[in-house]
Amino acid sequence: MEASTTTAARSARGRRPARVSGDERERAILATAERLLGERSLHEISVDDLARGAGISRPTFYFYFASKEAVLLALMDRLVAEARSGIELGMLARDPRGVVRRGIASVHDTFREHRPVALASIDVRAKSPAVRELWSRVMEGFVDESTAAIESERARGAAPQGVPARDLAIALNLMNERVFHASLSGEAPAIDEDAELDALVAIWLLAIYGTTDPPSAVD
Amino acid sequence: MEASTTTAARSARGRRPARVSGDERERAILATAERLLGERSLHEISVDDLARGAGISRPTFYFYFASKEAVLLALMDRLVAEARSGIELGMLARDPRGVVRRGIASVHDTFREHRPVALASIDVRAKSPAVRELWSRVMEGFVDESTAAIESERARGAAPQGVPARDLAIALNLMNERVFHASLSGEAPAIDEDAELDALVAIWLLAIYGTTDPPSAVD
DNA sequence: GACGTTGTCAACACTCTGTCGAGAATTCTC
DNA sequence: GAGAATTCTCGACAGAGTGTTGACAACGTC
Repeated sequence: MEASTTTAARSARGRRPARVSGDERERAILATAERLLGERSLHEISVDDLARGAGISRPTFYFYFASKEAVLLALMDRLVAEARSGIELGMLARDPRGVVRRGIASVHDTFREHRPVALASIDVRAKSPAVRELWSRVMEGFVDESTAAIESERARGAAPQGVPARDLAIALNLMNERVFHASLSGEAPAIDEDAELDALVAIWLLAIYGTTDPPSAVD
Repeated sequence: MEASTTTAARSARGRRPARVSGDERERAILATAERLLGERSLHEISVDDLARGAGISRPTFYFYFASKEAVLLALMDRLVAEARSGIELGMLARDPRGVVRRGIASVHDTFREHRPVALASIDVRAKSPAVRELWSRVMEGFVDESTAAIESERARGAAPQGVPARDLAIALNLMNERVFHASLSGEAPAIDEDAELDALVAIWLLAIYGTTDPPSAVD
């Protein structure tokens, strides 16, 4: 796979480099990691597997990445960028139900699309401080946005006071993460993929508004 | 396959304790593991650490446990037994708010009391199928009870229809697990220990009843 | 006082990680 | 286009862990 031969757009001299370029090697490692993560956990993948998959020796692997966790981190960067993109909680008042649904669906879809990476990111958190920190930052971002949205809905009178907005936001976001992880990993008590979205949206709306049919702003 | 799989190399009771009995050694290993888990993760604890802590050599450790995961499994047995004991969802109709609160508080307290074990149990899930399965069974138990309670409240007319009871139960229980884990591990977005209970109880009540002040049965 | 059971450990075989240093390939500089 | 600088590559090493083997000691039992 990633048979290397073509299209580096590298040499204008028409001479094919006898050696594959560094960028290509790096990409090959990333691709190998993603492929292998679809089959087994990072814990069951050795640096040697990654190196061989990319057509290099183990020591050479270390020229590109400090560890296999570093590879996952690089893979996570992409995932994170994509997951963020679907959130637009600023518009919450306009169509609460729709905005909540689309926001949750966006993360849901992104995770589904990159299942191996999403799963590994969560699983490796326990072992790798760097992964833990990156994930932490991402969750923090989601929580901040959710908190602001809840507060604004309360200010507008559409949502009742109650649990501190930030606590509510944390619990709901952590719930999503855990529910996604459960269904993605196929573990024991998990919600069916098709029902997942409905359940999460309903809980968010009930927890924030006290009803699954909150009033939209009549501008 | 549900009998004590935890102590791999153990055999029949009835043996009279000798000088330094096997049971004592086993307890010493367990105690060492619990102590060490208060300082670092299972991943950072070697079998040698466990053996030395219990005053035996590494090979001897394997006489008592098949691996360090097996030690955690034994520790989990206690935790699980205790966590289960505080739940009495059968009485939900009598005092919804109080029962939910006491149920969540019970698990919360148990986890706090055995923080190292609770934390390790969740963290090691990713690596150890046996731990994953045990945890799975426990969650399944919580979910079954919650589902039955929700359905009974709906039948009684105290809780509205909506999301399938089981899906609701799964999401809420997974939320609790994740929120507890976050605050226990001191990770980034987490609810303050003192506010945790209020937040979770409120979300449970809102998700099930649509209000934080559900009606109790007026027998 | 032999006998099986329980308990013990030195030594071994193995897997995996991460590093070092010597050198090959490619690009830069004049 | 020769040499220097940079980028890349890997054989060989040093360690940390894991789990197993086989010999052997202590003890209760008959």
